[in-house]
Amino acid sequence: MVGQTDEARAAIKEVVANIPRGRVSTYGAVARRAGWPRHARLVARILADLPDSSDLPWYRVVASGGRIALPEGSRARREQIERLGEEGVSATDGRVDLCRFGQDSPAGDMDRWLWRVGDEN
DNA sequence: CCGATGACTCTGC
DNA sequence: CGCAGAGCCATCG
Repeated sequence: MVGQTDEARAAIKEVVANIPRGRVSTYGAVARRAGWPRHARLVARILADLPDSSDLPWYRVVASGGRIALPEGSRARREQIERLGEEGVSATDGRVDLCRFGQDSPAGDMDRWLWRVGDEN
């Protein structure tokens, strides 16, 4: 008796698991890529319920426009920003530049090269 | 069934 | 840029 949402959950988790290191995606994009458009909120719910033991790169998921969705001052928010920074994704003013780090941004890699993002060199 | 609640998103002012 | 409104959707009481 596996409901639809269970399928959606599995699909969504996989999409999140596939966001490459150093890249980010958004709730809406994840939902759509998983085949469940208009389910951004479900994505958020799933990530919120993840056990600490989970391996899913939940921190690579941000809100539309690259904004960090987690409440300011929250522990999780700091952790997300820190973990992103560890893989070269800079979060300025609580938001990341999707043109450079968005999973679907073709300019991403070239930009990293131009700006030397993620490694002082 | 109804109303309230979110790690949401878009539009309009 | 910020704020309000409206849509959207699974959950919960």
